[in-house]
Amino acid sequence: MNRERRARGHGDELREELLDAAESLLAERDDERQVTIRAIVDRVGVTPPALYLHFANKQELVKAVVGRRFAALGAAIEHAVADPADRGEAAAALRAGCLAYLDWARENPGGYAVLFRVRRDTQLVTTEEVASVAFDSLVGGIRACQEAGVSGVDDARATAALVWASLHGLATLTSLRTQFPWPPLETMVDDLLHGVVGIPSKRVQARLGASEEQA
Amino acid sequence: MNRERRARGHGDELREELLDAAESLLAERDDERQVTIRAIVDRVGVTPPALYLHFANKQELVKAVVGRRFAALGAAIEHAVADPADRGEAAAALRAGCLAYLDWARENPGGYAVLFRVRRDTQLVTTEEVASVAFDSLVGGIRACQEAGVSGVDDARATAALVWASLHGLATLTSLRTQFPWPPLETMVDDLLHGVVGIPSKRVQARLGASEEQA
DNA sequence: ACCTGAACACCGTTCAAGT
DNA sequence: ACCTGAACACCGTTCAAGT
Repeated sequence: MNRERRARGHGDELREELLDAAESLLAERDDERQVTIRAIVDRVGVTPPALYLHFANKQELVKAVVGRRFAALGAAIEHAVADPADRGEAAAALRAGCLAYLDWARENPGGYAVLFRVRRDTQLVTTEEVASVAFDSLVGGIRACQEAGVSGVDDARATAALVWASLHGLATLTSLRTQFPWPPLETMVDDLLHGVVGIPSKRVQARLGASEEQA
Repeated sequence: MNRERRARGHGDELREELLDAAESLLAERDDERQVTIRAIVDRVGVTPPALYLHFANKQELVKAVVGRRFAALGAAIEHAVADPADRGEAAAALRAGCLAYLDWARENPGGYAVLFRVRRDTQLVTTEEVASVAFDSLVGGIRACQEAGVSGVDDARATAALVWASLHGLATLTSLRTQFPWPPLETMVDDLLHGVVGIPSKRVQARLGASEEQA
């Protein structure tokens, strides 16, 4: 079968093209099984064996995509956190970072899922490392709250672990069970950070104010 | 090829045998892709088409297994909750239920993962229903804490949603990233229920006691 | 050096045929 | 009524061969 668009460049830009194709395919049909090697190479206009010149197997290809997405996640968090942190508002920065995490997960359901669907045993140091970037920024956000005196937590890393797990659960469950009557994400993040990290919650303060007025 | 063990009974016990085989295969190799139709029927001693007499396709088979596991999860929670609830200790019952959820997830990593790996669009009412059984018992546990006066939360359902998401995140992340230095599950559940639901935490109380002694 | 054509062993699923 | 044998269209992957 003759391909309409033959491979043009003899550089290793093919590698990037394959990653682009895999990433966009993953975004469209967010089932990992639908993202087949033949679909990827078809989109680029090349035959299956050409892919194996750049990736050892499908898993390596997926891992490269995961690496890209983690980098994008890190950038999104950094961007969201920057402004409030510059103004010295540690709690607002932490909150913004958490919401950025959830927003990003919601906008890339297939991409987010694949980040953690990687098999246990074949998990790579690479993935661990990029994951820890997002985690470290969470630890940093909590430490900043401690230093600003708005968090009464003692172990920032242990608290960050719990917050991360909760965020991860929110990210996966809300995108997976869309029928469920979820409260707004902002509310849940607010309640979580208030309860677990101990930062002041505008929502709780507003409720207390209202009940005092009633009394 | 002659099968060693030919199909014996002409009942629909074959259906149960297939479910058993699929469930045990899922427990051994906890990758859903490894649980192939041919592996399942091989274990039972039957040919692939025989499976389609009892299940429309592989997804229906997986869904039936999911239903079984959810039932087992519900039973585990009920059992863990029963004793403390009988003694009127609402907070202890809630805590026991959450820990039972996490224990069960840890003991059945493949089984737990498959519960939520079901595709968004093909998700069935059945799965939603059995899932809501576990969720309703969480709502009930929180309501009991409200009535016992050990929780200052106003909306039990909204709180339960956040707790459920957090538990789900803990269940998946701790089993997926085993290298990560997780705090003990008991500690995290304690912190979560203390912070989000507002029930008293033995750990926090102990820490406060210790710091008072130091002062 | 980079890519293709053709094949391999697998997969889920179907269908005619056997008892 | 229940199961098998053989085939279908797919999949990931490999290998010899082309330029």
